[in-house]
Amino acid sequence: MAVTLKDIAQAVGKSVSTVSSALNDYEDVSQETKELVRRVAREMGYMPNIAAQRLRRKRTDTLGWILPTFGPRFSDPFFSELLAGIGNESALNGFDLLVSTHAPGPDEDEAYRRMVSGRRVDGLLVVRTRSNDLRIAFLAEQGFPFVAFGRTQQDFDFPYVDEDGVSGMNLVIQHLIDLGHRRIAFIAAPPDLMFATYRLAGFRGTMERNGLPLDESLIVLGDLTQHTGHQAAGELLDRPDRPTAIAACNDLMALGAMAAAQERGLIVGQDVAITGFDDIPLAQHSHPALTTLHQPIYRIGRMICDMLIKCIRGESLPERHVLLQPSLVVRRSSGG
Amino acid sequence: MAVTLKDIAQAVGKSVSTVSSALNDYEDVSQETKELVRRVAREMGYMPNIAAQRLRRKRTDTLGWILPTFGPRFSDPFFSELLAGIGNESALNGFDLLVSTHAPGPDEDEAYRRMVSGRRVDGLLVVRTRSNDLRIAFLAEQGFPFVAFGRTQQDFDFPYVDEDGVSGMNLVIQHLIDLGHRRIAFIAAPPDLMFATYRLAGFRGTMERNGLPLDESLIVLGDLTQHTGHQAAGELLDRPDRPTAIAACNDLMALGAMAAAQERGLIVGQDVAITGFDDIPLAQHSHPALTTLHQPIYRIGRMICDMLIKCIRGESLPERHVLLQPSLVVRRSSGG
DNA sequence: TGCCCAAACCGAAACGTTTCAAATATAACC
DNA sequence: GGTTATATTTGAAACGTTTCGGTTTGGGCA
Repeated sequence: MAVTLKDIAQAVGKSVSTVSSALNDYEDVSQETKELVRRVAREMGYMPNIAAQRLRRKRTDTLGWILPTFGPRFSDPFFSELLAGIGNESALNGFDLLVSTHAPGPDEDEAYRRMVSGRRVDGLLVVRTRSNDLRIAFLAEQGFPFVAFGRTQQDFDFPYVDEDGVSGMNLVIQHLIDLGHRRIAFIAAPPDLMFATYRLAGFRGTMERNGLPLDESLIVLGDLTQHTGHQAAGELLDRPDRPTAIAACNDLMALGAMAAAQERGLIVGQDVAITGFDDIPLAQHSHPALTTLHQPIYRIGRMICDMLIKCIRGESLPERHVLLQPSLVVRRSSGG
Repeated sequence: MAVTLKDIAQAVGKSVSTVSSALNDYEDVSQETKELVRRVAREMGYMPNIAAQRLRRKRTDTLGWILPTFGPRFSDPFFSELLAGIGNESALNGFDLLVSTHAPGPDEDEAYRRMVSGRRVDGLLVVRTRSNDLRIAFLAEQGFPFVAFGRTQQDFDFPYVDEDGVSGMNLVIQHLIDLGHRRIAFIAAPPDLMFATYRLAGFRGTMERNGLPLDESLIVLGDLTQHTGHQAAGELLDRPDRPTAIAACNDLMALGAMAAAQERGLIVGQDVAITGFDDIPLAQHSHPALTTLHQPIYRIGRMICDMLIKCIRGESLPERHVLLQPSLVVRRSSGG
């Protein structure tokens, strides 16, 4: 049987409440009692029963994260790095992390409801926001603490961290234009995803600002996986009037696009320029290495986690809305 | 305030215990009462307080998984796919998943102790087992339910799923030999990792069985990331007597190795053959596509999760030890 | 009418904490 | 020695369930 406060109380000959107070370092317990209690607790291998603590304290010291998984072969290095950041930061603050997986869709809010109403967690992390995001609407209406990675178009004020996709895409498209490219294709992502919208807007804006014609047929849609990047780039490159550069909405699709180009005997960075967005570790070690926009993924994980914990604790946030500027990392794939 | 059993009891004019029994579908509650209670509960938006349930029931309906993270830029597509499998299977069974991150090392058992002694979870998942694995020793000694992905050299009997690394590596090395390769290099992984040991043993065994000399200097050590795969392959390929084929212990290192070869102007699959192990989605879409050994990662996630839940429920396992046979996927990188 | 039985329901204890008002011990002062 | 103030300690309630022994209700039967 596990050792409880009662057992310790018996062992030291004090009451349960004194033992509890001693372990929680309350003021009104004498120093020697505290030391005695703590020593005995350690010796007996005491570990508080967290279910009881949670029931009494009315908080769980647990954060929730529902991963949007697309299909069974969900394999995105972006998320594992984010998870590392979130996991480490929450552990540092003594919070547990409850992870759940759910495909985006109509019954998604059920997973959120379960977390919120069952009081499983004190706050939630929301990632990959959508323009009209039901999850955010739900949480905001409930007044439940949450922090998002990404913005939305809805009229809710909530704390978030986001990267500036518009100016990020500006940087890389301008880079391509400066290298002399005129026919630049874009592998877009589902437009309900907020970051996809921003990145596409960045692409359009930069083309326009440079007075370049925008051939809509050069904008093709992918789903963020290498697979569709591969397909999309294949279609683009098989056209008689093929583009000289392809900017992908994320690194994974860019890597797929590179493979498609290479299968066609094209030398990436020479015959065709290809760029990504995110700077996942793979980008650095592909061949040729991928020109992309760097985001501090691990640090973002820690940031949103830290912000959420501050919210839960009722502390004020120094910055409620953080917009990070991605930095351009020029590597060989753009021929720069 | 959240609605409790008491509120429902008041609303339907019955006692708390009757309401509880009704919601748990006990025998001695009349059908009409059950229906009434359930309807009212739904209408009032009742959600059980899980902290109270856990305290009373003495179980958490939660599984724990401590991810071994190596450094902040932890980014392994293998794990995100495993997570998808584990997450989906546990959700299907009504279990929560508590994820924690911890670098492998001496204070790792503290994370396990926290989960176990704090009664945070009913069972644990252990992945990436080591030959002398303190985590497994700890859990086995505590008699705490757990299922491992991977075996160990210790003398404990515990349920596990593993892939047969020896015969997997046999397949791919034999494949290379059949293609005429004689000087085959191997990018190994830290030998304390069980799967690394098996895969290396598979390499050695196949070379020996084919009567090929084993040049120990052709076995170099990596840490499973593309980065070290890249480095290791670089060293190998810069030797005057460079190998004609490189087998990597995992896909990520193989991808790094491919980049190293390509940087040196070598055509992978022609000038040098390169193979991996795991068949992560990236393997299919690299250029050239990577010859590797397929493992059903998602399914493995579901399997270990399902086994763990059975253990917790006290059900017997149809198979306590599962050894999966990886299948060879020949693609272009081996020139096959 | 009286008795028995099953079905349906209920009260109270228990799970292991935390918290707060109240009680006790200790010290300080006149 | 009595009074007051302060430092410790304590008992009991509370958190929201589940569970179990016990009570009520009403019907069937002699």
